[in-house]
Amino acid sequence: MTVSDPRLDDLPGYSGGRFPAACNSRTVLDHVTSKWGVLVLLTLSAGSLRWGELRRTIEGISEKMLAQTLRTLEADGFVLREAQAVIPPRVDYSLTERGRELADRLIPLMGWIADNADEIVDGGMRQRA
Amino acid sequence: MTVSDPRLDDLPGYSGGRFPAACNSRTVLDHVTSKWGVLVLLTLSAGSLRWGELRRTIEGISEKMLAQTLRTLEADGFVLREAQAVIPPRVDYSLTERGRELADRLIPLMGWIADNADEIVDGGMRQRA
DNA sequence: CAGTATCCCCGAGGATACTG
DNA sequence: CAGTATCCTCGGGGATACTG
Repeated sequence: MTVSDPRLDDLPGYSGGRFPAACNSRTVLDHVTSKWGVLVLLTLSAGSLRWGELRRTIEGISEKMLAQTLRTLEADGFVLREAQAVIPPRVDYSLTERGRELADRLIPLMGWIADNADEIVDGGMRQRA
Repeated sequence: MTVSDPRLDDLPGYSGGRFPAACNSRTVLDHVTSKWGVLVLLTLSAGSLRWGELRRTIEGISEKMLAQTLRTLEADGFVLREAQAVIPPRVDYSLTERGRELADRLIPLMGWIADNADEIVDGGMRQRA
């Protein structure tokens, strides 16, 4: 038995009376909201950046996770990787058109979070104290 | 040394030439983009729901993770928990005003993902084949 | 019905070393 | 510079049993 509240039916990703466990929406959502996905996409929304720039800009990310996140986002068609055959190597990362569309939805979200984060976290602190 | 690209300075959450590892924005972002955070918030955006309804609607979530996610979101002030002293117990969960503001940014994101997920995932399949 | 309490595992993710 | 390769840890998260 599933919830039959008609209001739910309007939700994106909602289908067949629930949020299905195995579906493409959930897969993409997991990629985007992976530990570093949002930050990488957000950073690239400012324009093309090199590997080392990304690494330094996103504080705390390891080389392994940067590589892994970039590969996933590239496979999903969000990120474009452009390697130049020079020495020392130079690789530039940027958003594809699809990536930009996604980032357009991420920026308002992150903007709101950045605006409200202090009150949210401090409020929790005050409650616990 | 940090990236000095002036375009980055406009990004929400960006500060002091980077996305700082320890900051309130990152904490809240992690809560929201936790494995089940987005789905719980999205589900509640349709209106007040009971524990069991949430559990059935969000397919695949365990009792432990539902409880944990709800507690975190409640502590952040996104979710309101209303318990009625009846037998059998009845507890309703809904979004606070703050939670609704957040959900307003989540819905366009999830909407875009739901609209494009098939192409994104199938495109990756085709590439790999 | 709405949760807690407990146990346990696996894999996300970090640290380090190495390479073209 | 831009990665890979390898090893290892830790805690996210699931399964199950139990309770007011």
